[in-house]
Amino acid sequence: MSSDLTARARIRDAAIELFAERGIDGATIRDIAQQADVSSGLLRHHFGSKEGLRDACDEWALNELTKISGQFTEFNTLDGLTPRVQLLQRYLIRSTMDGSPTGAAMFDRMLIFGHQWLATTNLKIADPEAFVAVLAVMKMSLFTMRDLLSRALGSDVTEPATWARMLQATLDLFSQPLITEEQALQAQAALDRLIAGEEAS
Amino acid sequence: MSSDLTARARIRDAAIELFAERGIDGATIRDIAQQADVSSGLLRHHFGSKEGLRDACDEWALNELTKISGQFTEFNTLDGLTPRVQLLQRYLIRSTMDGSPTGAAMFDRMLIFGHQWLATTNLKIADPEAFVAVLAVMKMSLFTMRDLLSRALGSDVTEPATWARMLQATLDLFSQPLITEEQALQAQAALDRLIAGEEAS
DNA sequence: CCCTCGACTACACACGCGTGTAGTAACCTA
DNA sequence: TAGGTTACTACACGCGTGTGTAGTCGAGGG
Repeated sequence: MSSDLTARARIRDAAIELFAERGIDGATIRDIAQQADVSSGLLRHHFGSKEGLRDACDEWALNELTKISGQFTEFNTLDGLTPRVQLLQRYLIRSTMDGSPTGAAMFDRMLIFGHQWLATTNLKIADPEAFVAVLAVMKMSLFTMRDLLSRALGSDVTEPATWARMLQATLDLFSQPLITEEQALQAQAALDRLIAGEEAS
Repeated sequence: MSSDLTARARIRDAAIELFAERGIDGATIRDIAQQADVSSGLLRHHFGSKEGLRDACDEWALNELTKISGQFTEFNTLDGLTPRVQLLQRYLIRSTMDGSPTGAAMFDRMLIFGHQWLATTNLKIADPEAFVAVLAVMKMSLFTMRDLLSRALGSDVTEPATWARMLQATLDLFSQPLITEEQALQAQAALDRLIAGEEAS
């Protein structure tokens, strides 16, 4: 993000930062231009419109991310430790939630990788679609709710050390059952009852 | 949400629906007033400002939710099945992510309940704060990423049947380890290496 | 009957937004 | 050196926003 870059690149970097921070609608053209140290007209000159800028950011972030680590979409990955990679992921997920088609495509890719991963295990899942989707969404939540997590942990999760704490937590979460077998059976029975009641009505 | 309510109540209901749907900034005073079938001035008359309306919605949603089910903040709960409860939860979480203090308080309560739950188990967690925070955030993600989930499942998660599929998935997720012991040890070693490398630098 | 007060509306204001336009400086090519 | 394309800026426009203000309607109490 240093200033010896092209103006176009500076605008792109500033946009990714502010879009990730405040959301697509929350970040204004003028703020982005100011952060990039250019006029707002130049932004328009290079990217045509705010939508054009967002598209360019989507494409660039996705390319950059796959370039850095092809494992981005896999589960239990330990990358994303560097602030830069974290920012790119955070931007892309934010853009996804604000209705970007590129983001939706990324999510679909995460689902595909999820299914591939599931196939390598010998887990018996009755509803793989739901299982993989829930897992993908939960992984994304570590980025979308960054502020809440930072507040709860008392330190910004952008800090590699804090991020490592979260990775440790997810590892704990995925490496052991959280509820006992009896609890699971009990919950399953309750759920079955609910589903049956729903179908009956 | 029928129209035989007080105008004030109709405004509140409309606000919760539109705030949850489009976010706090995304929903305009005029849209809310129109949905409630009143003038935008009446909204101001009753709630003072948009911020006042949001505060009123926060408080009302939290009260209503704790009234309906005191288990709201617990883990692995099977409630939230009715569209009404789901809407209230979705609104509150949305408001939380848009910086509401009431929402932050709710999140803190979720953390407390999380720690209480953790104490009843005999799980050995090195970093309970991080573990509980990650768990809370992941649970919330089922609401924040509703659109993505609906798209992946091919049906709106507000449908009780679809919601039940997600509950089933979370039950599957929490009742068994997702990775083998060897994989866990391997990941742990990699994580330890990363942490050590971080401290060294 | 009148007076008051709360529910409710219509309308105007200031502001910030994305966008459009005109113009300037720099640089490359012939 | 002349001409044209590109990088870049300053500034104005229209629109939607939250907010402010004046006024209407109707019920309740002296």
